[in-house]
Amino acid sequence: MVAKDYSDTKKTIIATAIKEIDTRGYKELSLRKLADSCGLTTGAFYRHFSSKDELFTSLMFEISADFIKENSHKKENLPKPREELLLLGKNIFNLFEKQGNLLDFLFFNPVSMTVYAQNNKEQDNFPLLNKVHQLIACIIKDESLDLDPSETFIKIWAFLQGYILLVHKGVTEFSQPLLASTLNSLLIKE
Amino acid sequence: MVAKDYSDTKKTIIATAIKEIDTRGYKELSLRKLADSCGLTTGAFYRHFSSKDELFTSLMFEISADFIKENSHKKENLPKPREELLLLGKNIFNLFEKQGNLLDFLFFNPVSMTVYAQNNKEQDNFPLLNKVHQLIACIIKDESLDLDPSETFIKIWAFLQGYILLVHKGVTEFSQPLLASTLNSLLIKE
DNA sequence: TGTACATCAGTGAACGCGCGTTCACTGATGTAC
DNA sequence: TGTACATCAGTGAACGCGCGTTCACTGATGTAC
Repeated sequence: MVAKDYSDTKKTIIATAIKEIDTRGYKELSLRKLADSCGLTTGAFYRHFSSKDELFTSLMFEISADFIKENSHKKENLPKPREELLLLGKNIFNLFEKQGNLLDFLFFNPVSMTVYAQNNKEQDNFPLLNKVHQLIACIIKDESLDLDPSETFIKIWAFLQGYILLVHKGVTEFSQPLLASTLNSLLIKE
Repeated sequence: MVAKDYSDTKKTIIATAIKEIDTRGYKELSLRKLADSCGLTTGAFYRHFSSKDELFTSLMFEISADFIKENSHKKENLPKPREELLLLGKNIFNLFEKQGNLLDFLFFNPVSMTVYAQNNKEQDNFPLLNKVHQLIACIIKDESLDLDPSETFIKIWAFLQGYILLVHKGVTEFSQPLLASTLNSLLIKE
């Protein structure tokens, strides 16, 4: 589940970090604990990453790429973009029910906003973000909606982000109909 | 701008904390720095608050109550609920443009989610939250919309929260039309 | 009016902790001759 | 085949820091007689 051109130790660090974050939340992850869980020392960590931020950036990429890979569709039964977006949203929350800490990390870790802000579509820095961007653009085009793609993306991303936070912190429970009706509301001709 | 039944020192601590958070962000606020800015020591702080969390809870109340007070309308020219909600949203972002750190604190500080989750309408713990709740309920009733008030509140709150985060972190710039069109989309008969 | 005492906001140093990061060193492995 | 050397992942202790919180103590003020 990890990019192939990393050394074994680097793969171990990434995989262990993801596991630890999933179990305890990213705020609990210190480099000492992480190194310990890997059977390493903090010094060794710095052979593979130049800083904790760099690790976090790698983790975001890995988690997001894995998620997209697991949620890609075979060409023969590709759903319509609108359905695909809904399915993607639904699956984000499916992942959530079992791995809330992972989603919390993906959206709210200290470097996530930097990554989002820097995002270039061409560079494919953050696959999940690009996928959502793409799908929205497709929906608008296919259904000839009179919407601005960037603006619509912001609306949807903002809602998803806020909703994830509310669900993760236990303010409300996840509701699939609520998700569906919100996405549809935001993708209707004004 | 601070509740009256506090001692002068307690008022000073609250006012200074708000100012410091506004200037530097809540993550930079340590009790040492705060005490120092108040011309006090950390020991004195604990005469007035039992913990940093208690301070944060008080701050949330103060900021939120001030905001509602400043944005209340005279009875003679009370706008319609839908317009009032829009105006409230707009003013949240007005506050934002000059005091983004304050809004960041209000929505994302370590105790905020606890406060939101505990919220009882009767207790008026967090005035801003209650106001939004109220307005949504009014709109649905007045306009006879076929919407569930709690569900609609969650949608709007989630969007607001996510949008605040995106704007605060510099991922996007605030756009009033975007806010208005989103609120309207979420308050339309399905 | 003067003395003894209680109250309590505030002091300031310390406790105990965890953090990200650095660095001189080790020791296994591979290579060159 | 044996020796000298380079490489480099990994060690482990330390650096330097900031944090929330505690606590014995101070000293100004108000009260009682």
